Amino acid sequence: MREQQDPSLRGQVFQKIREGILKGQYKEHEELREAAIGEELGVSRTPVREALRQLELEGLVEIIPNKGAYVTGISDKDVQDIYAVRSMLEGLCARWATENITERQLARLEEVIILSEFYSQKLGTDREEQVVLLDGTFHEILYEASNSRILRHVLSDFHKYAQVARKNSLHKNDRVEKSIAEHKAILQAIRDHDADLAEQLANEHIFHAVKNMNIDAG
Amino acid sequence: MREQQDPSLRGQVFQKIREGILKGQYKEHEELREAAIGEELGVSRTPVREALRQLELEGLVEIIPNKGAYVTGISDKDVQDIYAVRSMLEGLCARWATENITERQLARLEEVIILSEFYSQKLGTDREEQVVLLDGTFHEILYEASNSRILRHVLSDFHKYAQVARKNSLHKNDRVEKSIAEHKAILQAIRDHDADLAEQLANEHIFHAVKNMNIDAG
DNA sequence: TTTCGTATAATTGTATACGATTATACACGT
DNA sequence: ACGTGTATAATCGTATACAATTATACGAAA
Repeated sequence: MREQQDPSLRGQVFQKIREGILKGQYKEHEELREAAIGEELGVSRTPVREALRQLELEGLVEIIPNKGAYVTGISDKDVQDIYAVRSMLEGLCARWATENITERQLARLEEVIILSEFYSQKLGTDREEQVVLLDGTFHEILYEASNSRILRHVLSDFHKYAQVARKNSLHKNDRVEKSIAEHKAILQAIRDHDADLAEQLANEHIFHAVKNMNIDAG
Repeated sequence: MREQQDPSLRGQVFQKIREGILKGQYKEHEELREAAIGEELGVSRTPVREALRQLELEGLVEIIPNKGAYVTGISDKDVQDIYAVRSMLEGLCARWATENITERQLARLEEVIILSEFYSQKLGTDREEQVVLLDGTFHEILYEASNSRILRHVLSDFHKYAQVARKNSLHKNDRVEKSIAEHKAILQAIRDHDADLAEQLANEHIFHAVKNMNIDAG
């Protein structure tokens, strides 16, 4: 999340390698040599090392001491698991958000929904990209509203993981419209201070997302 | 988890700083200067830098680019939140473990329980330490048995966090005995292939732990 | 006195150099 | 031919050197 705007070389290298893994450029079990990557990106080994170690903590890379760094790869089962866990946590997040959300955050959520509807009706190449971005924003606001540093931390982590899955099976059919409708329902439940409903809806929201993926995959 | 046996300087420094934060040696918002720490531990800045960046990913340190590394600290609310999230995930873990556990893992769980009972009846300074260690082992086996790399990853992360809380309010009253009894109940539910019950028990197990903490704190 | 700007110092970011560890190749003996 | 041991090369781990950035001190002007 923060790395997006990290101007340091380490941050840039981190992004590059990450992208490379997610896009399949670096394949599973492939060895990532510090010197080679550094040379390719025109930087020294130092920022590469630091980037690799951060990627390890994110689970995208496995580092064997004194041996090397290897691409971990994410299986279909991993993706399923990610969504199962996220489903629970997003539910909990919605519950806490219901109890702690501010007027300002409510307004921002509404804004995001309105913008989502606008972009979803537009055509063009940036349509999907915009909607995905707004989807991310919607959830980020909820994370913030939960008022829990911890929950926000772990959900942001998963959000990163989830990007992998998104790249693959993204917004087919009328999933976009349905997703927005679900966002609206969640927002309404939060407005009504109905924590139970908000939790359930957020739960199902993620569940539907993964279900949609299954259809694509199968 | 792995860092425990990482013989590299980076791993050692990581441990040292981590311990320093958890024990309150480094206080909240305190600046962690690379050179100072390196000098204190008799190493250069390089491993210190890498350790600090790993600690950032764990949430114990905040790094502001070109400024410095600062101790994040964990509030009482954070601890509460950690246990709330862990409670859910341990429940999910127990459910999946019920579906995937092997005979070997079942046997190991039983071993751990027997050993726990043995040490809990002993007196001495290492009593608590041993029991805590075995508690960790019990849960680690469950994480493994869940057969989910993802769940294991996130739960291990939280386990690290949870250590903070343990240092403070640990095993008062008869919590040790009750905890072991709960472990036994979870194991039995898994043996019976009763995923619902296993999930519920694991859930409550964490809930009881945090409840016990509250009593201590209040 | 306050405020601003500049010079200086301190600290982080990156590059490079060197030592330690591991992988590879090849010769040797069986 | 096969396995083993040693020498060589490749790679990682750490230390050090230098550049970039940020903090601090101090003085001049309002």
